[in-house]
This record gives sequence, structure tokens and C-alpha cells, in this order.
Amino acid sequence: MEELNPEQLKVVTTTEGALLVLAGAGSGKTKSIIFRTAYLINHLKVRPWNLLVVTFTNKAAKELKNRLENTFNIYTHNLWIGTFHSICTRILRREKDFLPFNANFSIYDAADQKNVFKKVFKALDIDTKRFPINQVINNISKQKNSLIRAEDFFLFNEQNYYTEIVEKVYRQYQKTLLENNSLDFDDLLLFTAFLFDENESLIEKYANLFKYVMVDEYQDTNYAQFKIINYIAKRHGNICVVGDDDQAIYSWRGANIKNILNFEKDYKNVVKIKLEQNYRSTENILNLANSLIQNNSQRFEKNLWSNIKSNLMPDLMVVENEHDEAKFVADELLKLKLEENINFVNSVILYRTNAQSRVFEKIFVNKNIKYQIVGGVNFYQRKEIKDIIAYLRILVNPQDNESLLRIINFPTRGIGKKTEQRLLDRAVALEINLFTAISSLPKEKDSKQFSPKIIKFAEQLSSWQIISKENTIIYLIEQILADTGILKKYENSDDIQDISRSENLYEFMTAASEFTEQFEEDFQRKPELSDFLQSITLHTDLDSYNENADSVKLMTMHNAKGLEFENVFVVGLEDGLLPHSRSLENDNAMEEERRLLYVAITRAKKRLVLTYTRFRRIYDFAEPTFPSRFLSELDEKYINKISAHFYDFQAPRHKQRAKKNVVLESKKCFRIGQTVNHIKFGKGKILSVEGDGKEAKLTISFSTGMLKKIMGNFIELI
DNA sequence: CCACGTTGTGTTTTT
DNA sequence: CACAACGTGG
Repeated sequence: MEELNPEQLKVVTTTEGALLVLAGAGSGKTKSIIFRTAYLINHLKVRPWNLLVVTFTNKAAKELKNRLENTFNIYTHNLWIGTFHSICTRILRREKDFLPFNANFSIYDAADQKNVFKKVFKALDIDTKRFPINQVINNISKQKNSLIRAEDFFLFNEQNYYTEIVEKVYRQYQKTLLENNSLDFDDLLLFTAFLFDENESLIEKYANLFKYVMVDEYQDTNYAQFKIINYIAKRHGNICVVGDDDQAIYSWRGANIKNILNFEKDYKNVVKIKLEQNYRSTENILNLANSLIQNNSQRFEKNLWSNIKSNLMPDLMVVENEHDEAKFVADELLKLKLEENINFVNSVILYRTNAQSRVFEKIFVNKNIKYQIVGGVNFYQRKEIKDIIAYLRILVNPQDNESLLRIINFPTRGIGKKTEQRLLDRAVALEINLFTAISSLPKEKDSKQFSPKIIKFAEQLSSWQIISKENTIIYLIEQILADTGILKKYENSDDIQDISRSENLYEFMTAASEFTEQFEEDFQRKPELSDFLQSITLHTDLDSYNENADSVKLMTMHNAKGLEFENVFVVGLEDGLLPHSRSLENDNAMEEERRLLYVAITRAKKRLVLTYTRFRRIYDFAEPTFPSRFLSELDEKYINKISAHFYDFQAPRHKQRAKKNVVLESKKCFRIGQTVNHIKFGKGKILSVEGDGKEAKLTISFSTGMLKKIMGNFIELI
């Protein structure tokens, strides 16, 4: 306890009643939560299972558990620690009797979700041009996060041609999920909240169980999450929330910053504690961050300070294009390694969009710099992994038609669209699910209508289901891969992509066996297949990355929340990227973009380098860019501006890529550089020609500044 | 029924 | 450019 400063100590020992902790970046927030948990258990003798601790990521939960075990000798396997989603899943499985689905439900990720939506759109014959599918998905997700169910839709939304369609889709979508005994991520929260709303006895039960409640990153909770916690904690009022309004970066997924701003109104006699000393960053870095964030309007008054002195000044670097940017960062890293013997392990590159990682990857491979990309395409979202997961899902949850349809003809076993329809018809006629419709075939007398291929598949399904109940997970996976020939097919292929797929499948088996080991240690029993499936759908890349490996980490600024690094490179600081173009018109969104940069900067302990480019390739063309407007808000006292002129780049500038359709000069009607006229767009210059004759596709830069691709037919030469 | 080629379309951030 | 959806020939 001597390690704690007076404010932190107060957080730890104020256990009764409602507590609001406003914890600035690097102020020892995690430490306070750990000590508080340990204090409750070891000092006040609270039973571990009477505590509920909600963290933002699985990784944070895992770390918390480890520290409690290693430093405080606390058995953590009966402690309720986890993300909202994993805790809700646990509650839903326990309280299945109160729910319309059973405990074997599948959890659909974003990709599964989109597939269902596509089917719903088709079934309802909705025009995706007028109703963009992603927009509708987003809308419905927002409804769910605000605890608005399909049947209550018009109580909260005005009726017009658009909302009428959304409501229809919402209804049909939920109906389909229910038929599949499946939930999406938002449903995990929604159903838990309504579980409490509709069953007084359950509120009683969980309020009694969770005598003390703690929520981390409270500024990024949404309404559904607020309600869930409120149901549990409002009776006894023993709730401690920790957060920083300046680090709220998830409003786009329904998080409401008002949850933390209004906490003092939601609970009685709230004690408010501010943690304002930053133990992470140097004074220069912190002052720089402060000069940025003070431009935001909606925030608690605070004074975050650091007394870590350093001669190092944050750098701002301007470079020609994204290749030079990557090259500059790579060279800086190599320089640090060579001159100051600093390893890659404590360095990170932070960017706004996942797509920005590609250039860095390329150059790091080139220069032999070890790196890890955290996030982006999740391991469990890869095609080959989703395929094997689909096999496993239908064995746990035979109602999961979506998963079954995914693999009904993968690998190809001669079940095409026609046969698929016949099987679906059979299921509907007999009022059974597709799984049963298939697996019951061999016992049927009329099975001769179906080809031996399908009978074989049916027999396989049955045999796997038996294995899934009697054998280990890893054995089941091996068996499925062998019976279907999937692994062999990939291994024997000449395509490098297939080889990599086979490697991923091996990695999946490793993951399964590691999971089994860990689970047995944690819970002292063998895991069910459903335990495994639950853990992987709620798993994120961040949860498992190796932070100690001597490699540079690459991730989005969102993923960096809660982390810290010695050396931080924040790249792509251009208008349109950060702030992102889709946030430009909206004041609230702009403030969130600013907070995002604030989060990125405050990850740095010692070295901070910010970069932006003059040109960046978007689609196919290098376009001129403008420095992020946030850069002008940074206090010049705390930043060192470096110009690209001082840096010797060898990389070729703006190399023109060869066009695919090269046409003989003699056949051309149009040539690059010619001035032309268009009826609507006026005068312009030809920038490129694809194809020949009048049919050629021309890229024309019009005098209005517009860039267009137009057929030669519509163009007249001047 | 399937493999392959062509056309069209679209990019924020994630549990 | 990168990937998904569609169409065609085997």
C-alpha cells in the first residue's frame, strides 16, 4: 500500500457506496483497480465470487487475474472478471430458462451478422441501393445498444418510408437469429438487460451475488451496459466506476460519454476522486497532449501533470508520401537499435485506419525488422478458420442453419443449389432443423431419393456429433479435417495462399489444445466444445498478442487504448485521415477524433514522433494532402519540427505505374495530354487512355478541377 | 455442378 | 487496388 499516492489510496479504501474515479492517462488506474480488488478480498474478506469487475478487453481481464494471483495470492477462478460481452454470455447461459433460446446458442460475429442481413434483404426483396446494407446494420445496432427491440421500434422512431423498412428488416433479422438459436454481439447485452428488466427475482439474485461492482473505462459504456450495471448495483449502491472523459473514443458504437458525466446524478452520495499525476510520460509529451485536448469543449475540469524530466523533445516530421513515411520510421527504429541499443519490443506505430499498415509491413519485411500487426483481420475471421468453426458450431447448436449452409458443400461434396433446396424443403415439411433433416437421412426408407454423397455427409455429421460428446476438442477437429480432406487439400496445393491456410489450421489446433489446458487449470474440469466456441468468438487479436517479443507493434489508435510504449510513432496525421473525412462535418465527431490523437500521444513514455505526408495514394492516384488541423493546435514549445529536406530519401518519387492495356500509338484516337471538350463537363486534359479507338476509356482532368473516367464517344477533340 | 474470368463496388474505428 | 458478386463454358 506504500506504493500508492494519497488519491490512489483513497480509491482503494473507499469501498462502500458509489465512487467515481476520474483517472487521467497514465495515472495508475489499473494499479488502483488491482489494489482495490485485493483490498476487498484480502483485507475486508469479501468472497471473490461476490465481486464483479468489468474490463474493456479480455487482455485487461487476464492481466488483472495474473497480478492478483502472483502479487496477492488470490485464487481468481471464481472471481467474476471480464468484458461486458463475456460476462453477459455467462449470465445468459446460466439463466437460459428465462430466455427464448437455449444455452447452446451460437454467437455471430460481424461477418456472420452481415450474411444473415443479406439473406433478410433478399427475402424481403429490399433494394440495397436505396437502403445500403451497412447503414441498416448500423442503425439496428444503435437501436439495440439503446435497448430498443424490434417490437418497440416505433415507440422510439418516427414513421417514414426509411424507418418502415428498417423496422421490417429488424423484425425479420431477429426472427432468423432465433430460428438459428443464435445471438449477435449486441444481443448479448440487450438480452441481459431485458432479463433483468422482466425478472425482478434475477435483479435480486445478482444484486446479492455481486456485492461490489467495478467498471473500468466507464466513459466508453453504452446505454445497454449502463442499464445492466444499474440493475445490479442500484440496490446496494456499492459501485466504483473508473474512466477518463478525454479518452472516450467509441461513441460510434453507441458509447455515451454522458454515462460518466452524469454518474453523480445516477447514484446517491457519490464520492469523486481525481487521479491527476501521470507516471508514464515525460513532461514534454504530457504538455503537448494537454495543449491538444484543451481545445475540446465537453470535459471535466482537470490538471494532468508529470514530473518526469527529459531532454528528448517530441518530433514532427513531414515526408513526401506514405512510402517515405514508412521508410523514415523504419530507419529511425534501426538507428535507435544501433546507436542506443534500444530493442523493437517497446516501440509501436499507431495509425487511424487498418489499411495504413500495408506499406509498413512491406518495408519492414524488406529491412528485416521484426513486427507484429495487432488487430486488422482477426485470426478467427479467416476463411479457413471460419469454415472449421462452422463445423464445430453445428455440432454444439444443431439449429445453427447458417453455419450448416456455409459448409454443406465445402469442401465440394456434390451438394449444389438444387440439392440444398430439396434438403431445406424436407426440413420445412417435417418441421425440423436442417441438421436433423440431413443427419436423419440414412435411417429413412426413402433416402434413395438422395445421392450416396449426401448420405455419406449425413453419416459423417452423426459420427462427429458422437465424437464431440465423448472425445477431446482437438481430436474432434483432427477428425473433421481428416474426414473432409480439407487439410490435405490445402497442404498439397501449389498455391502459397493454400499453404498458408493449412498453416493457419495447424495454428487453430494449437489454439484448441492451449485453450483446453488453460481451461482445465482455471476451472478444474474438461471444457465443453461450447466453452471453446464462446472463447474464440469473443476473442480479439489484442488478447493474445505477444507484447514481450522483440518486434515492433503496429495497431490502430483505438487498439492502443490502455497500453503504453517507450517509443511511439503516430503516422498519417493528415486531414481526412485524422480527423477522418467522415467526421469533418460533425462537431462531436471532431472532438472524438481529437481525443483519439490525445490517446495516441499519451501512450508514449519517452519518445514520440508524429508524421504526415504531402501526398498519399488513395485508390490509384497519389493525391496531395493537407496536414491534420490538429497539428496547429499543438503547443510549439513542446515539439520539434523536422523538414523532409534534411532527410535523404532514396526511394523513387511518384513512379508512374504501367497501365495494363497498352495500345499501339498508331491505333490511338486519343493521346495523353490532348485538350478535349465534353458537353456537360466542359474543357479538360486527357491524363490516361485505356483501350483503343472511340471506345477507349479516358481519364480526364476537367478545368473545373473534376477528375472523371469517360468513354471516348462522348468526347470531342479541340 | 464447378471453375474460372469478368464486371462492379467500395474503405473508420471494434466487442 | 482488392475483393465480392455474377456469368459463362466445360
